[in-house]
Amino acid sequence: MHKPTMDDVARRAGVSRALVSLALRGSPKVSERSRHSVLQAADELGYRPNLNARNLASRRTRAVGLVVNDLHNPYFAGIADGIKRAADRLGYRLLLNSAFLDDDQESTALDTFVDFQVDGIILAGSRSGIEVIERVAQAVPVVVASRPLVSELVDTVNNDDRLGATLAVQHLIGLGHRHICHIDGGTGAGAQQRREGYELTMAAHGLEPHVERGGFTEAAGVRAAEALFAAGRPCTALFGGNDLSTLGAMDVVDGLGLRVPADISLVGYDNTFVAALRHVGLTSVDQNRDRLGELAVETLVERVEHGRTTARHHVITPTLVVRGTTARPTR
Amino acid sequence: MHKPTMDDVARRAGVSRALVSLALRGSPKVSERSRHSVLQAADELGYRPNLNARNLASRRTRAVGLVVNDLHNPYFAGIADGIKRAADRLGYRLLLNSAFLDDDQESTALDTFVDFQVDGIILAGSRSGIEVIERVAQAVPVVVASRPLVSELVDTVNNDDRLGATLAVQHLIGLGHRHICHIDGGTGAGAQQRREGYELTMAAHGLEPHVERGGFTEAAGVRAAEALFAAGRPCTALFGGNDLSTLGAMDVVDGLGLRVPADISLVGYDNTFVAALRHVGLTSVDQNRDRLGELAVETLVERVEHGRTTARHHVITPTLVVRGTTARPTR
DNA sequence: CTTCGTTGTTGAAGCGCTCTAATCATTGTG
DNA sequence: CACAATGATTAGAGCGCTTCAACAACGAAG
Repeated sequence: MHKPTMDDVARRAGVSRALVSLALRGSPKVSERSRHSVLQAADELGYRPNLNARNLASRRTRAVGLVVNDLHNPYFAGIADGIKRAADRLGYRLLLNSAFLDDDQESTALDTFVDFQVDGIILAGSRSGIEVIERVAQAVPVVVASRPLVSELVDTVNNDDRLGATLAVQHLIGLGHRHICHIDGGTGAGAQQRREGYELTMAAHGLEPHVERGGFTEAAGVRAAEALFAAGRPCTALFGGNDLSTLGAMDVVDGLGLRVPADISLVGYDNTFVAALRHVGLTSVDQNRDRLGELAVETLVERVEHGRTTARHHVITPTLVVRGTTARPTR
Repeated sequence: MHKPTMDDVARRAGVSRALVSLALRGSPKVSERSRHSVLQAADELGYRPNLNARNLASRRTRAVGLVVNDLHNPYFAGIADGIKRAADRLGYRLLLNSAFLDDDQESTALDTFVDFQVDGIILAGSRSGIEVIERVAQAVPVVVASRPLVSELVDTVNNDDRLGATLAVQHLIGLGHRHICHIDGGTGAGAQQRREGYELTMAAHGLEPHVERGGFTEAAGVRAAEALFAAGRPCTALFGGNDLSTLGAMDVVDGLGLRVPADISLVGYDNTFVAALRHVGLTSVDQNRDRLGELAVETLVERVEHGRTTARHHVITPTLVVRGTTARPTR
């Protein structure tokens, strides 16, 4: 009463196991007759190949592992969509794992994929140390998405975070804001570049920057905004490290009875579906995460299949999506 | 220049491969001396066990596969948290997969897990036909979460969707609403029970129900709400199939210039983080998804490890979280 | 001293598949 | 009609691990 194996199929079809293996994988050197009887036998038995055995023997899995930093962040769902689509198209199985916001878990997730011998790993929004990533990259091709990383061992695909931040700040300045504060993404992926874009643009316009330490979660946004207001910062506009933290800040703003955008303008980053809700209507920077995901897979597969060894660093251009949370300051 | 195998470790430690295997898995019948030299050798070589080989040989993976229906729905992130925590605690690896809202992909994801020989599968918010699920359950234990399913082959863990809907509707009736419409979850998991809860409660109060066909995505909520208003339905309150679709409906309401809750009250289901945003403040039914996730793993493990064969059907009690989108009707 | 259990260790037989090299069957060529 | 060439098939050696029966070593007990 055990699961049928390839030998069972072979016996039933009256051929050798080797031929079954070839037939099931669609080799051209199998006669039409044999192919038919093999497929039929497999079907009748309800045969399903054991992936562990197959992967072990072939030393290949045709699978790519995706590790996202935070399943709660809708941004990652978007990037996963692109990745899934590209993986399907290129004939790779997609395995998912979440770091659940925890660096150790991220590392564990990576190890699991390595141990499973996946052909490649995509790391989305990682926060691990570069040495952790490079160690993994020694064993299997890695592409890091949504995090600028300088390394000769891993490929990266990113939107231009600095430019994205610049777009956001320029938009606010164009509206007439002078007191623009930034709740940054802390140690989150890409946070530094966004912060730099903010600071540079502020400086370029002769404005005083103020950065409040934040993070990429809603809770972090809440904390940062509370600190900001507790300190009595005179901001007329707030640029957040990502949508989630900006929503957290919006929560605090709402709680204080301030009106958005009348009293304070808000800009997020990632253009997640929550930002797009009319009820929220958060102005946000769009990374084109769909394309980002696709690019990640393509870059990976290129390395896996064509044995490229020099790192590639793709950068795509973000755009600003203006919605209702930004307006000219009233004063 | 290949990856070190167990043989390499054995050679370096001066013991047999069998002993390395035992030592690495912490068998008590290994001397302190051997254990030490094995661990040291493994460490020095940077040895990592090949999971494919291990799983093949042991016919066990110590992994549970989780298939979620829609990565974009924050509800699933919540349930995944609970599952992850419980899996960690019980010593199981968690593999994730998304159906990307597509029934075929859900089936593919299931098959992948079966082919990988995972020890058990958790299906969250599935929409597949019961026959698909039962076929899978023949090969490996399955627990279906967040979807009432009558089957002797699979376990289920659910909140009481009917009660949840009842709580929502009673709340609205208590506020004085008479014209309460329901945008249902279509073929989504649990949608039927919620619809029934709505209908029964309406009937119990002598009120006329109106159900608009919806779905579990934001887009579905938008479509349904548009249809509702286009038909000129006189609703003073709207109960949605889940948060996402209710947010879609809210979007339409906002677009029409109606005020929430002054002109119309809104209740969602799932109590996702978006509902909790002060800016949104959506009254919603909480499933206690964290507990649900934990329960799913516990139920699964109980079957895997203690060989239970009769199905268990856990039901937990939902609660209503009242926020700002519900108020007495003004007329 | 033998005998017996203990404790620690190992050889070897798989797990279910892939893949190379060898074999067999068939056809075409000189 | 021998021989090469081509096409289809198969035996068998792994892939890297687990597991089990067997075995060595060594006091304790008879």
